[in-house]
Amino acid sequence: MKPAPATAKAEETRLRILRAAIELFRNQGFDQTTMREIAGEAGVAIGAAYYYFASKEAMVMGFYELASGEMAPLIASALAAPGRLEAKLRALIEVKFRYFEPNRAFLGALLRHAADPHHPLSPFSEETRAIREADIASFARALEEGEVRVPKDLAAHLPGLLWLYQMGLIFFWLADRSPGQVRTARLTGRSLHLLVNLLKLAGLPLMRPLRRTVLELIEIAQQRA
Amino acid sequence: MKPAPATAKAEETRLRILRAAIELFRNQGFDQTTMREIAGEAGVAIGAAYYYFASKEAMVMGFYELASGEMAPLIASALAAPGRLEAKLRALIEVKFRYFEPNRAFLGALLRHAADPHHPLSPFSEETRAIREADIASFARALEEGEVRVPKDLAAHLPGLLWLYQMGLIFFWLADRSPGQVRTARLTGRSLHLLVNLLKLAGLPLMRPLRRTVLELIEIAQQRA
DNA sequence: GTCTATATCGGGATAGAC
DNA sequence: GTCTATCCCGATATAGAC
Repeated sequence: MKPAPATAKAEETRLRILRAAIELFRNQGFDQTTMREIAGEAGVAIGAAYYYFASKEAMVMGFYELASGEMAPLIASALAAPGRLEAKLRALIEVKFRYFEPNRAFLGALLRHAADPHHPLSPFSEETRAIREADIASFARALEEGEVRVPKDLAAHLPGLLWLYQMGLIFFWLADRSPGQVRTARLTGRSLHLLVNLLKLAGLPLMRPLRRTVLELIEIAQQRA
Repeated sequence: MKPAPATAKAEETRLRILRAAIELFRNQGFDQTTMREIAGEAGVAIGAAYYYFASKEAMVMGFYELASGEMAPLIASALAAPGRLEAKLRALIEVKFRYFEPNRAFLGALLRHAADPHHPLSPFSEETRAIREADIASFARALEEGEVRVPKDLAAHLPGLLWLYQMGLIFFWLADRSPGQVRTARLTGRSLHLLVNLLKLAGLPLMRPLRRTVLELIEIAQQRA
């Protein structure tokens, strides 16, 4: 994915440019920040910035990768905390919100291509697959360690579905203008509780026909065209 | 919303510019089309294009309004067709897909702001409220005429939820690269069937606690901050 | 009020010299 | 790998024709 840096100095320059960009995005937003500012702040020429990043948007990809790497240990310890599935999922989602908090104002601008799964920056794109799969894997771990019996046919899809649920919460959070985003907190708490309860119900023999129908829908939705 | 046109000639010019823009967007995509081209194709100066549309993106709003107006009679007759709720909803959604079909390739580019409900062009924004509410009203009509008993507490939210469901299908359709978008057709058919069945189940006394919980979630999600 | 013509600017992106 | 110069385009501004 990310090519190995040719030299240590090059990697250093790249990181300096990226950090300058993120800092500026944070303070004045993505659109308001110019490539000239980023280059100036990083102490390089515009051309140098373009040497490392194909476009201003490509820097977002850099941010995703940086964030993914920095969150990994936080997620690991969240999953290790005591509690069952609901608690572990709550902790996992909490990590994301806390990490993204300082970037909330401009993350929205970055996720504007989310609706188009073929756009490289979409969380659903081929280009972001590695990050997405690592993320889904953490939900799989939460399920394993959360000690909840899950019907076999559903089990394979569940980590992906939980990831999708989390993406929904993040979108809601980005748009949430209530003070301290309390609405998102409420929504997260209640929906998570409901979700875990539904998961318990899903195993009942009575639920089998419904579960099959839903699984069929999921399979249609997940086919690669 | 849209100010009354001062003269018939002005309205004609506006429409000529808008149609030129849509035609170009269709053929070469939104980003690839320049204001100079649009003005040239419409036979006006750039200044004239900016006289009618504050920005290139503002033309998208014009497209929404045009589409909404042109689809209204098609939707009315779709709702008048025989059949019960499932058939009417299917016909309603079918109208959208058919109308948007020639624009499928660039509609995606236009919906890129969908994720940000505060962006004027988002289908969830204040600016697109009039169009959205007219659309939701058509779902309300389908429910009225579809002869399905719906629990009272859910009834108020149902048109909006159906609209949201439809938006989900449209997003799926935009990303669907299967030939003729057969996957979307399959997904629509099966999910619609499931939806109507769930609606019938929702009225059972057994379902009351679950329904209340879901309604609570909906209400949290719908609060204006 | 409805436009044309033109000049100008800011910013993303690129070519090519070094 | 890095910089300088340049291009392109969206947007704005202005002056004036009708």
